[in-house]
Amino acid sequence: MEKYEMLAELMFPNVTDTIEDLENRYPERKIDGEVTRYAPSPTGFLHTGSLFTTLLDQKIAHQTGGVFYLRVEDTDKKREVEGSIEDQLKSLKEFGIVPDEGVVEPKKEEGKYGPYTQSKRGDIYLICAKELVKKGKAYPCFCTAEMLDTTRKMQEKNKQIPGYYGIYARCRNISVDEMIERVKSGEEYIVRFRSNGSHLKKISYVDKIKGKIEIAENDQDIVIVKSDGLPTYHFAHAVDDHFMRTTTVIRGEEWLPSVPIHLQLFDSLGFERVNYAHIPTIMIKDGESKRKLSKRKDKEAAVSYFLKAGYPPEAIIEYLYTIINSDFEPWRKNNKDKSLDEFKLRLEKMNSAGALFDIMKINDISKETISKLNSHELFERVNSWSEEYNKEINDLINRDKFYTLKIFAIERDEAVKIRKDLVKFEDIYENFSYFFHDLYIKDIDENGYVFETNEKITNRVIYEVLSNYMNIYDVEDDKDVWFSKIKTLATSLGFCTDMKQYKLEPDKYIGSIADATSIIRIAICNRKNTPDMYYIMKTIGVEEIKSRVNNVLAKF
RNA sequence: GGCCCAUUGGUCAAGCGGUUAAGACGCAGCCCUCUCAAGGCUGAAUCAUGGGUUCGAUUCCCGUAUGGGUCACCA
Repeated sequence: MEKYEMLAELMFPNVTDTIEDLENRYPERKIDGEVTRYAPSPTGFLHTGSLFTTLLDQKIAHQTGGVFYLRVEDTDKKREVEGSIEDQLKSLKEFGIVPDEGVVEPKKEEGKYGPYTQSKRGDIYLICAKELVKKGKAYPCFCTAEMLDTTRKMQEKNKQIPGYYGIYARCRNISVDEMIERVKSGEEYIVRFRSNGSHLKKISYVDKIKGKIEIAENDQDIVIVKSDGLPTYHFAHAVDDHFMRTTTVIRGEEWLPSVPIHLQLFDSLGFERVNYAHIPTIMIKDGESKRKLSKRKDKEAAVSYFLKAGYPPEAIIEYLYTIINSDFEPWRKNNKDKSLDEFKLRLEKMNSAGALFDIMKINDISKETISKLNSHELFERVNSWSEEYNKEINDLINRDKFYTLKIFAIERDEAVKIRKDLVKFEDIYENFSYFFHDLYIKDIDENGYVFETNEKITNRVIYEVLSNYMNIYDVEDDKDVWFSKIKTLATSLGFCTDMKQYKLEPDKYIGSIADATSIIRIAICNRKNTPDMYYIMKTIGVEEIKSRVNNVLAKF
């Protein structure tokens, strides 16, 4: 033992604290609730899967009166992307996810268990590594990358399990004296964990989501401290989650195979094990098969896609809940207006198979969400969204706020049946641009009118409908009067005003009332489908209507 | 390839030894209707497969197939 201590001193001359000191520095939390964390690496944008994870983290912590914190895992300096954490934090915030502790804002840490950025915790990892060396549970490894590479190739060729273990763990078997000598001589090394496991033996643990898991012990002498002095993920996880007093680690199921390593590390360090909850991967359909949502191929993989398109964040959250927990949808059906906070999430009820990402369902939920907004709320939402994501729409709705509000109010405010045709805020341009004179003109210049003629409904009929309509239109009319006037006009021109009747004997008429109104609709909106024409006309105003109709007339 | 995880309609899914196998999205049809969206009603569509255990398996066990994950000084 004496020798291991010498070795440890030699390897970590500047480390004077012990694990005992750390235990005192980071005492157990005096709360009953769950302590969870989101531990992003600064390597890119916020992935949809990560949003899913953080949603769970926050929910589990908050519903038990616990703490949800954020820790930055920046131990891979090579892959680091500038601004990544800032970006992720910002995206999370838009979805209403703000950590209670840790890195709560860009460059701002809060809490007593910090620092919450791994690159600033170097001393802590070294204290733990030193302790392990002292106990003979870790050792310096002098193997070069090339040596590792050749043994790996040899192992693969011989169909052996690849890795650093048993007889292939060259440095684990050299004598302590030699280790001391080589460290003294300044030879470069990394630190490896001395595994006491065997892949022939199985360990079992109970996953909060997956249930009982049986898996082979780890027998690999994994690296715990890299040549740059920073810890590997495995080591940092054990150390950080222990000293930050995490109770449940919620992470993607790609981590499941490394649980044996983690358990071993916790045990060797003398730490109490944390609970694990491994969540299934969100998949996406790719042709006939399904696969993991890919950052490269799938635009939906980045949550920014939804933000940019103007999906209300709460709609995405709502959708995520439907795949998070199997009893969410029934609950929602019975609790339509309740806050998500009131829903009790149970990890055990989570499906352990990977869910397919279903954009159709998101669209449906989003549509529903937007339909609940009144015109003023819609305006505020679209305004703040477009300020950041869509300048064109922002300019458009702010040309004349009063006018925009009138447009938004159509079939929305005080409507018996609220219109549900906006899936995302981005759709506003497509749905409402014809309300604006210049955009209406632009549309016609670029695409022409969308009138459709046939043997019966000829250009002449279109002309008749429109020219007559201008004579009878009166903004003061209420809806019934307005429509009965159209009926009278249509009848006089040979249209049938009763849809049922028309369906029975279409040959007797030149068209239905629907065909007649369609002509008016196209003249005014150049769209085949629009909301209620009565309200559209009231909103657009007589002068503009006249101008548009006359424009059509002039061309026929 | 080794190991691990999974498998109920096209998708998300209830189910936890005996059910006409819920519900939602989507799809089809009908109704309503000035178009569309919505809404209402109806419908088509599911327990991967082979063995067990059991009076009885979607449900429990084993094998097979399929899909996914993982085997770094990346997380």
